[in-house]
Amino acid sequence: MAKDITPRDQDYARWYTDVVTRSTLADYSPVKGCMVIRPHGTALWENMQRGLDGMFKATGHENAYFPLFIPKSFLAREAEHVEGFAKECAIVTHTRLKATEIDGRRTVVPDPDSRLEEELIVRPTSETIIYSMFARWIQSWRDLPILLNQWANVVRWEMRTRLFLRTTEFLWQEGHTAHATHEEAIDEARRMLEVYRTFAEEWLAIPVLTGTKTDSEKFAGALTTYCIEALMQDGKALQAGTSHDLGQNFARAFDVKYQDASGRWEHVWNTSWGVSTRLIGALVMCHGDDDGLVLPPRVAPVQVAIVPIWRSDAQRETVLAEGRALRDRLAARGLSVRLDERDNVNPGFKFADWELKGVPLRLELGPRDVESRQVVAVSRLDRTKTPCAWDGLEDAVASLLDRLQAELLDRARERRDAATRDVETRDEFVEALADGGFVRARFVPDAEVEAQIQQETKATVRLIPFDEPDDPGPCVWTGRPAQRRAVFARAY
RNA sequence: CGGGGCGUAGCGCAGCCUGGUAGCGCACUUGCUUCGGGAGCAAGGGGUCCCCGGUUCAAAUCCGGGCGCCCCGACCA
Repeated sequence: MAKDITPRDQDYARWYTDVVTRSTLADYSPVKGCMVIRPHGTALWENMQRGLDGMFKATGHENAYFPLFIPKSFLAREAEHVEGFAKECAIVTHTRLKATEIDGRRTVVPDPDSRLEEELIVRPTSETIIYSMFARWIQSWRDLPILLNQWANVVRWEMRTRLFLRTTEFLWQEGHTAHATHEEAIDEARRMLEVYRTFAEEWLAIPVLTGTKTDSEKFAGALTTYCIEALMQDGKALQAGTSHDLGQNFARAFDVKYQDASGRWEHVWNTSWGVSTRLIGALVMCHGDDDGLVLPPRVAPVQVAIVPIWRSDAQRETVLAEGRALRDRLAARGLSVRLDERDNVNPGFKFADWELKGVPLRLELGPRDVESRQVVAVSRLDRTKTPCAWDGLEDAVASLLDRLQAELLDRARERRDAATRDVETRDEFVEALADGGFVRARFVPDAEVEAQIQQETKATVRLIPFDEPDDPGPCVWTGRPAQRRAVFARAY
């Protein structure tokens, strides 16, 4: 059916790579571990940015931009933070190149005379540089809260990379806030996690679990990490966004203090939260099929593709003229619509091509349709065909897109729920984890036990769900008395 | 960093074992016919065979060294 795409059940990893590259979301770059995000992928990311940015603004945040380079000494100030990131940092040591010859070949080398006195780290995340600035900006309780976000690229020198899911350089947003009290910071971290949940479900149609990371999975330097966690079609979990209660760890390290109403100096309470281009990977793996991408209408760069069909030149002219008129009407309604006027490929090719690119709705327009003043709308989800009259087409298309958006979430939720199991015994636990999906089991968080579980099952605690009623019983691994269940899975 | 695989036209590959004019499919260009599920025919264009060195009359092919990429694990969003 789909040329050049490995079917999911044959090789899921290869399917993923095929879909990402063939649908022209991204391509490999000359630099190992990096990728080029192509126009289709960039348009998708821009749509996601637009949605998130609006939600950040609506919750009182402002955008700012902090430098790519961080003084080496900054990273060292917060002990846990250094430890978390030291192993994956790119370091700038020189500021100039020098032309030279090595073995008779012209090349360039770092100019030894340009060695930096203090080396610079390419940001793996920006806590240190941002909070160093907060220290300059905050004096009084009246300066709080500070609610900032930045859209940026970051670099983490990962050993193993995968397009969108884990690349050496990636795009993301990182929110950074400072508050007068811990309660307020926790509220902020929880509120932004809720923004992520809403965005994932309502925009990306990806159902997510929300909860708390265990200490061994939390962000280096945080008191608590909250996360949204999604399940991919192969049964592996994907951390789709995190929000951190940083406590006063960075405030102490960077001396970020304010004077409260009674004149006492206090350290501020910080939060940080981020989602990245990894969400594109989540979108691909959550909704895609063997024909390619399936994009939710709300973020699809192209929401509607009109494919004209003709035999004779005369038909071609008529069909194209009507196609342009329909396109303009839909565009006037605010929809992103393309009329595929290419005459070097036939309609069948165009169908497959727009499906590959994930366009949610295709409108087929042929001589027969012109005759009866209608188009045939075809859903990307299941190829359901719905004839739509030209009269009122805007409403019909809008409601088909709305339904598609909803169906996509429903389908993903059903898949997720079907792949979620409660288990009671260790045997069930091990077996369920091998099958894939979310496995809910009573657990007493403990780093050593988690390491052992990971060793033996390749799975990790994905999160401890929020707001669950107590469910006391023996810990699935140790038998120790546990109050609650944790969600386990093998993860990306 | 360990294990596996691969570097030959834009993409996917064959050729290598057994050295002798560099090939196939797709894509591309031109023309004609097609067009409601990835069109057909005809003619064409396109290559430092990853790099360096060696053996040889002759290397994509044999030998040595290097580099790169992908996939699977350990680390991570």
